[in-house]
Amino acid sequence: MAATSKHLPAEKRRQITVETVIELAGEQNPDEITTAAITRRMGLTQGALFRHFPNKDALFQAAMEWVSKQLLFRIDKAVNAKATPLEALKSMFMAHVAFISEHPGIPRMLFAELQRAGETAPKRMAQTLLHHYEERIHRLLELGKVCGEIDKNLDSEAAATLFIGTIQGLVMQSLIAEDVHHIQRNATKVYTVYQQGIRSRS
Amino acid sequence: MAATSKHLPAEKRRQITVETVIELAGEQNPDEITTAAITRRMGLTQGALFRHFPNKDALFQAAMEWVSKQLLFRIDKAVNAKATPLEALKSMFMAHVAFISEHPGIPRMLFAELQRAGETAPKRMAQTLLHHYEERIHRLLELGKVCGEIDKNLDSEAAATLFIGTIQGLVMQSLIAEDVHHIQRNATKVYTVYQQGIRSRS
DNA sequence: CGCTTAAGCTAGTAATCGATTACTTACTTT
DNA sequence: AAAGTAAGTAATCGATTACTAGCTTAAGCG
Repeated sequence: MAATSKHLPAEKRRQITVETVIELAGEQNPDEITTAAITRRMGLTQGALFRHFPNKDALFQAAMEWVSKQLLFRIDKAVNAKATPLEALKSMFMAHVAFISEHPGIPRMLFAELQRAGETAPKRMAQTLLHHYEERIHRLLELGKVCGEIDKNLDSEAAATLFIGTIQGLVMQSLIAEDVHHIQRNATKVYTVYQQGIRSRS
Repeated sequence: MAATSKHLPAEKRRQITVETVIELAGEQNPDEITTAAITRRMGLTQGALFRHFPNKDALFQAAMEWVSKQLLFRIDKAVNAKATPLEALKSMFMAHVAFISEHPGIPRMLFAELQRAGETAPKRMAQTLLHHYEERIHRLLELGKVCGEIDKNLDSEAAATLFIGTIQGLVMQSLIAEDVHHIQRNATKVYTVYQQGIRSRS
């Protein structure tokens, strides 16, 4: 919240604009974020936004791009820090939870983009992000089967769907309770149930 | 799609309007459904809508009310048809899946309402619906613990969150694949993983 | 210091949306 | 069949929105 001065260099301003969009998405429906609301939050007037983005769609695309890079970077870092697939998977889950706890607008933006009607650039970006995400889960699950941590009869695709659903379930709960911190508090408990579902029988 | 004539009695028209909203929600972002689009689908002019609903919010509230009643009715029916808690829980899941397969707009409307900013009537209705839904899951889980089908150490609240997440995961997949039938096809496989997570250890 | 120019401001436009209103059509009642 | 009512039409209004054009300011450099 450090009161950044006006007249920022273009690249810096673009970055801050993207962050502002994600910040606003945590407070309201992403579809209802207006260009006026974005610039108001930045302390600028509405027209200033179009100095840096050709249109609103390009701004949202830039936001989705930032989300993609950040999320994949952070889960990859979490995975590499762990030795076994089962540990890595949990670490990946917690990294994701930490990320969306810092930026509650992100799951909402993702879902809003996926709900879009036509074929927009940010929507495709959301689809490919989740595709890459699933690949990483799938890979870890297969690895876990090999080293005996994960049930060999497990359907990896179904388990990957449920992994994402586990996070979505937490997001739903936080929306119902209207409490952002709900996710962080209950993540471990819910993941424990998920893990029980994929583990090899003891 | 039976070409219903114009000049319907008010109650019938209200019912059809609600169904049209849910139909449109399956094709586009619920927030972007305009009063013009609704009446166009019904073969009426835009103004006609306001003969039957005081405003758009009231229409969406009526739609959420229809969803609540239908969903709770159908899952209750599914639960009562089964003998054991574990069977009942699966039956409940499959009933929910069948319901949203018939009406793909429903999970999208629910999520869209939950994402709303302020305090609207349809939003509150979505919250209470999910609250009642969770209660039913919770009850079945506790019952399952008593008769030994479900792990006694299971955190019922976490498991209820994951139950809803399981469905949300399927919905996400169908949005990524842009295929409504994806849910129906993969429901059993994903539920199998969930069930493994709550079952008592053999 | 003064020039350049990127960044921001002011003040619009056109399009869209929810809602209202005066009027018309279709059905019901007596 | 006349009278009354319910349902739909067509036009329009005010508000909001993304986007634009022209002007102003401040940062950076020689």
